[in-house]
Amino acid sequence: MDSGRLIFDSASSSSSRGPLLLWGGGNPVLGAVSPVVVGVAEKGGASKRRPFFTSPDEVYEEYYEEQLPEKKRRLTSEQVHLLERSFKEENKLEPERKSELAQMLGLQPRQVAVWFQNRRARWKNKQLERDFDQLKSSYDALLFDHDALLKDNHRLRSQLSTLAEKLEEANEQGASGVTVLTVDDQAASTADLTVLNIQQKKVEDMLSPGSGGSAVVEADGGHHLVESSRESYLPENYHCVELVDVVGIHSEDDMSDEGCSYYPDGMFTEHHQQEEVEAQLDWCIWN
DNA sequence: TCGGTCAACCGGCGAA
DNA sequence: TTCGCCGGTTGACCGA
Repeated sequence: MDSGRLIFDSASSSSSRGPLLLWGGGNPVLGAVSPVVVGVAEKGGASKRRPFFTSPDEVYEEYYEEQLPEKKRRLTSEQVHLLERSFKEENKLEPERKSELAQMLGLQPRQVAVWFQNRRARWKNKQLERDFDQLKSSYDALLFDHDALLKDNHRLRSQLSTLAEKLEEANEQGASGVTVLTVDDQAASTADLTVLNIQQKKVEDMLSPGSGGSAVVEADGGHHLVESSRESYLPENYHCVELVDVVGIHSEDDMSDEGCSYYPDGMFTEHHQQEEVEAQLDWCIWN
């Protein structure tokens, strides 16, 4: 476990942990270990440049000459390159591979293990950065969509207000046989707006000369119902209700589709009874 | 001089 | 108990 632990505290260092020499094999001085000093790698520029690794003899020569133990040095580019290649193959380090790499690189197995640990930590940080960037991109995209939806919502609400005013005006004009109801809160949704548009269209059709019998009517509880001879006016999942019996607008039952009642979700009643229609009014159309 | 990078260490934890 | 890994930290090095 302790293989590779540094054994010398720097004479000049204030660090409590500041061991500055790496040990390798036997040490003639200390008996058990010998320091392998790592020298300046490819960078440097310091006046005391030396090869990355120095033999113990040279180390002690210099050490005793200068009374200053070496400080930790960076690995050479060749060592890093080989370590990187090995890391790419497998980011975990088996004991055999550790020894092998250490021998190949002239490093202590402990150094190789430490390098892999640090490399994994760096990789993890990079991965976190990548994940963060990805999440941020997703967030930005969602934010953009959200803003667009908000604007759309605002636009539709404005449209809704305009339509409500028009409906109110149409109400006041008192179209014969038809009552146009006011807008309630339920009409705030986009789907409601769609129906409202349909209603507007129908009102316009109805008020125009030669309109063909479609009507917007007021049902109890402020619900809005569309009486239509053409289901195609309605959006998907919305169906036409014949309201003749309910509001007293009669149409000829010619046994065509116009005489049928259509309800959401596939509910279908042909030639309905008035009670039946009234019972369905609450959830029809605006549900 | 300062901030970033990197080798190395420490303490904790889990597996064998 | 040993061993290896991980997160956090330290200190040397280096470029701006």
